[in-house]
Amino acid sequence: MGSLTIKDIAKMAGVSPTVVSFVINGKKGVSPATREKVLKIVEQTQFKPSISSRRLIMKKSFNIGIVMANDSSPFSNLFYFEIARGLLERSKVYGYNVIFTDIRQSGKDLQLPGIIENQDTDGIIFFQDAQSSFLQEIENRGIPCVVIDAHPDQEEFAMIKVDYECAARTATEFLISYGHQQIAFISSSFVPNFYTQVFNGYRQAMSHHGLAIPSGWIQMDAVEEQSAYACMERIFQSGEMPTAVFCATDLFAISAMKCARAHGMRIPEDLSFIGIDDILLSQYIEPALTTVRIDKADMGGLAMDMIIRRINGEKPECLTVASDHLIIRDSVRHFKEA
Amino acid sequence: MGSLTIKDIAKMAGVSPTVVSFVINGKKGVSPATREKVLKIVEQTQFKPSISSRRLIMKKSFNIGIVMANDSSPFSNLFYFEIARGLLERSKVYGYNVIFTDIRQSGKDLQLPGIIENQDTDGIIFFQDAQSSFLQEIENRGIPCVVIDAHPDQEEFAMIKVDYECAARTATEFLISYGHQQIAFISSSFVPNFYTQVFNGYRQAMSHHGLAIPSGWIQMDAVEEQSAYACMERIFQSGEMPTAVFCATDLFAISAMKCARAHGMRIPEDLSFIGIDDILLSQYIEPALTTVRIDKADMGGLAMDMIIRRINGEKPECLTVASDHLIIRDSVRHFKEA
DNA sequence: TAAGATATGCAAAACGTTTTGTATCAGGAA
DNA sequence: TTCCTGATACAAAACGTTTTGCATATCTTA
Repeated sequence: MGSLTIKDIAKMAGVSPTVVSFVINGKKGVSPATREKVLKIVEQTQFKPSISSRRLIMKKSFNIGIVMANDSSPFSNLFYFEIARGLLERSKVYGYNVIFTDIRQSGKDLQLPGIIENQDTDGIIFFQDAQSSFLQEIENRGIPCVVIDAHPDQEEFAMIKVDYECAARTATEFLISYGHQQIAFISSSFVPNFYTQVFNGYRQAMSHHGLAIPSGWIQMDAVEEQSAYACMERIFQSGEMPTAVFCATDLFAISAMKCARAHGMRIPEDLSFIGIDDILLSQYIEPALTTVRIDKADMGGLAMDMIIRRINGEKPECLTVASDHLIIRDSVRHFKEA
Repeated sequence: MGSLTIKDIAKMAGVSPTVVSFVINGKKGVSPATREKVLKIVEQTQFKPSISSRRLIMKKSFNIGIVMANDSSPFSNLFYFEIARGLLERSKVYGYNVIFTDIRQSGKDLQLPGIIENQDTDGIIFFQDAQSSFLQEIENRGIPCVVIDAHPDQEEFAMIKVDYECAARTATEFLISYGHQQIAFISSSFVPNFYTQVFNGYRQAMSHHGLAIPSGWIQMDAVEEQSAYACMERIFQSGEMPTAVFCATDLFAISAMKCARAHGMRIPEDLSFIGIDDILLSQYIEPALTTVRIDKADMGGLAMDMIIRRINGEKPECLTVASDHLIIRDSVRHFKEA
């Protein structure tokens, strides 16, 4: 209640508030003797300057806002919350608070989150693609943005990207290295650049090894789990059976596996599966899913670093994280061994 | 940048800042005519009062801190993740920010989170048990606390509790109703009150139906997944095989199922499993897990309501959420049917 | 009409910092 | 000495609200 103020400390130390402020913030212009004296009293009293006052006078909130779409499925959120963990960890280094919020769709256009309208954030990290106009509006207010896991239709903004083409190539190459030649493909075409990248990676690996892809094996209209199930169904109906299925996300793979099992297939003996992401879930299912890991916690830390740089006035930059880290579990049969 | 202030609005409306403040905050003492006039200008200019100023003058942060042990972060633990969602949702109603932080163990004693030392939070919600002395220290600073999913060794504080005894009874009764008589038990004894409750519920149901429990079927040293696996292993070695296993958490159940499968058991044909929690994962595994649902999002909302009440000066209260909601999936065999 | 009550409005203080501008003093160069 | 420079310290302004205390105008009641 009767909390100490900088004036109290000043009085105790027999100096002015200015000096105390300087000492606390490590600025120069105060003699070693007084510095020592003040420091001792600060130590004794456990004094911490009021952050509210600092916010007001410095016109900074010391908050970073995280905005995410509120319509995404629980598991895509889970993907993002792994990013959040890395982000939170790193935020402590900078002494910033992290505030989660989401975009509310009001009528036809988007509503700015409260923390932006209240000027309660120094920067925004987006967990998803955001409309360029929306980003621009926030940037126009002087609040820098960083977009995480974005797809490059908005080059002018600061972004943390994943090289999904590389991830897809890695996954496909792995299947081939295990002796697979008939490899089907399940993806979403919902996010244009994502699907282009993934498909390119897959196609490159296949053609590099001279492997054919019957058209029935290319299933691109998975949006959520149910549709990935349906994609797998269509592969069964295509007449030709693959020995492996490459799925653009782990969640797609998990659904497709369910379908395969419903058809009496054993995994991986009869049919192999590989995904991308390495979500928490993937190690728990049976068989545990082989996948290409996206280091989400790392992405979070990187995003934090980047938003701080932008707050400090640096230009937007674009970063791509590596995505070639195979996590080999039990869902892919090895033809060349045993 | 050159953001509008309440003085600007006052000037435009031809009134004093006081009036504008009154209008914005819906206080009485201003005539309908002026109110209308001011409101119009606020509307036109999209004016939002600076939250930093309000924080300073009102001595409130409009933040709620969430502290978790750093091993129970919602981002690593699915259970807490779901609570966090409910909490976030509800926080918007009250216009509070939610700030996640954790306890750092520095040396032998605990370090207060930064938001507390900086006086940057109006209340704290604890995920998981906290040391009473620690809670008391925070309360002493005038910051109210609410503990979520706590176990009643700290009755004097505000808490949201789960009736695990009821949940355990519900689960066990369900197994019995499906014709099971040999029911083993896997739990943790790590959190004393949790395990007491769960075990009591189990034992009550068993003895109520006159069912015996061989001592080899009571496995209480699961702490994490691996040890739940080991618990199951020990049940196999006990000589007598149960027809069903009741696990104190879904995660234990999932690990135990893995072990059972490694022993060539089919689930649920050869051995049935039931858990408590209904974490997201449980519906995705094969077979989908039958469990007793704890409504975690609801608990989050309740905790938010409670901390707001406490901030408004109300006395600590203790709330127990219902825990008898069976989610029947595919992991329990029905002996009495077909 | 007088006198009190009520409604409406404003000026100024307050919140606890950081920053700006100025004053004082010591030391060095001329 | 005198002048300049650099170091040290302080008083006061500033940040943008809410709150307090007071003034004026209007309404009621007798």
